[in-house]
Amino acid sequence: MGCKSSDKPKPKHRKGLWSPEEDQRLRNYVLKYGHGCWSSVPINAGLQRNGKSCRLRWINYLRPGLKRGTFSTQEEETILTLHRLLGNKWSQMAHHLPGRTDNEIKNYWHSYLKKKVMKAEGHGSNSTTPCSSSPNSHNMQPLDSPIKAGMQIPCYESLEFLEKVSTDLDQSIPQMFQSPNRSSFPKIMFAEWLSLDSFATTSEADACRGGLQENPSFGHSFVHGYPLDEDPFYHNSISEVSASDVFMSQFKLHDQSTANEFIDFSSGDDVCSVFNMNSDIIYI
DNA sequence: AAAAGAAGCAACCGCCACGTA
DNA sequence: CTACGTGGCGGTTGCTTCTTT
Repeated sequence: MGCKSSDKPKPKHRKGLWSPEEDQRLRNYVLKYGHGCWSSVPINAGLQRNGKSCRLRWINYLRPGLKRGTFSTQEEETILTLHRLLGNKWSQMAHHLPGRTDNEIKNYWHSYLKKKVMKAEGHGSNSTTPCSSSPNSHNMQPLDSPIKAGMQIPCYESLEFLEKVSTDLDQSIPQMFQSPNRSSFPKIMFAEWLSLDSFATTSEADACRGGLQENPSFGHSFVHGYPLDEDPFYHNSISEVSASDVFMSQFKLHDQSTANEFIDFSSGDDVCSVFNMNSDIIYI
């Protein structure tokens, strides 16, 4: 791309975990101006990171519409099936799991699903397998496979399935916030200070402990990884809109593969104007 | 209560594809 | 055509947290 970031000399880039301040800077910047050329984002946002790091942080953590927490059984089955069809194409899988990132899916696979599959394989069966091919990622994509050749999955059964799971998941997204099951809540990790801060100072902490059914705003803020109170984005306009509307619209917008199906901006044109960003954030 | 091991997760690294000069 | 910059992706690492002993 003809994107001249900056002239040399190259600055020393920070590494490691992102601080709350860095997150804030990146989030504010991208929400305001969009990312455009990632290599220029850290410069303009006043971050000592490289563009790649910013991009990754945004995509995996700060991007609106992210759905964090335990994978549902439906999502799990989707991943298993997609893995059978696609192999280790995590980003493609992520397109069919709204609110999930490729990194998240990949981690989930390596830490849990892979073992589960291997165990099932060891017993010589896998009841959830619609196709009978091996789940082994290394041998499931022969050189002459359609995927390698840059084609869409030709199997109609597969396509139907993908459409189905995509639709199903889209409908099921808010369910994680309705589940009384504690295990379905996102686990608070060391890096989730933003949300924690907000819980600690508001009644939302109670919602966290007791369930989210009666506190949609909490679910909303949690999904975004930051509290409503702190974010100018919400102060400016989203707070004017029904939380659930925005919640839904963001998930609808998130999935590139199904973006065409969701042109209904029920939450109003605010969403377009407020989200002054491009490519993978808003698909219009 | 403390230590060791396992699991979960965020982020880095290296490679590749693509666009531009 | 070549070199370079950038975005994107998958593999891997290493830190943090949880669980077990």
